Amino acid sequence: MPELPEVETTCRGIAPHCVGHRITGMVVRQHRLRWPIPRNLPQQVTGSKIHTVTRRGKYLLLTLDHGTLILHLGMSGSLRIVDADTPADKHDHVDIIINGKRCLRLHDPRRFGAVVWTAGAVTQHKLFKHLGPEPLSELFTDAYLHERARKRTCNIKTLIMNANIVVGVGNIYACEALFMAGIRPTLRADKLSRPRCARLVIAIQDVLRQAIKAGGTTLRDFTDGDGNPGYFKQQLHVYDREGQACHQCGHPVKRVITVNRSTYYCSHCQR
DNA sequence: CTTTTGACCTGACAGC
DNA sequence: TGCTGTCAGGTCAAAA
Repeated sequence: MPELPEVETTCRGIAPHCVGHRITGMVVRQHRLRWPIPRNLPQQVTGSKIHTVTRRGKYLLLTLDHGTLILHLGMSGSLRIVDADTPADKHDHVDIIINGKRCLRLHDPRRFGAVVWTAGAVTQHKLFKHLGPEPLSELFTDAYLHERARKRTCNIKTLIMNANIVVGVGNIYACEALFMAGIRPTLRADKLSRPRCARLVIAIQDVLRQAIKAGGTTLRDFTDGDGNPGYFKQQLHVYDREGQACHQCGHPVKRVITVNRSTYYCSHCQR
């Protein structure tokens, strides 16, 4: 479910309830997520203070006294702040109890999410070492994208969804950004001119910023830290709109499969 | 090295 | 009602 705007929305929602507070317990009801949660993790984190809550790509990072808790929401995950005595629902796999009275609760039906602990520097962690720049940072420029695309034969949509190139861009926002930039998703990456790279960088940044402003996109089940959906779905131009009229030209939106993912575009507006 | 494919899971929905 | 097949916001590891 969650791409960068949804993770950012979650991050902003939970941070005020976490930062500066102490973890007084952790309950793991289901250890089998993307990677098994270590049996001794609750004892590792209990008693620690939460110093910061930040986002890197689609990962959430909770820095504690002696290390960092890395959370990922996978396809169907969400995090909420609830009272500690709220009965757990189906798929409520992990609770991080805060000050004994509230808890940060991970809900994830498909279990593609993850809870990972690292005592070392996060930037050196296997999962983070090779990540590309944040798309909303000054490091993500037309020059950078053009350089990384220059020798690639994969299609441009696959390239911008590659976290080693740029983080946070998933299936929805890749489709939307390519529409906004007027670029066909199936175009070979090495065929993209420098000016078109510039358009694409701007489009990615615009769509992510607008989606963050709307609290993310709720297609099925995304909710923020307080349980509310995101409202960006109403602003989608192509994603999940197969056969419907293009908002710019009226031609029906097409759907094709690339690398096993549905890809939506307007064959008239995108070349 | 890059690119492609399979794998991991549950649930919703369409069609029979 | 209930079965089967398809699809879904991600991404890692192995194969090609």
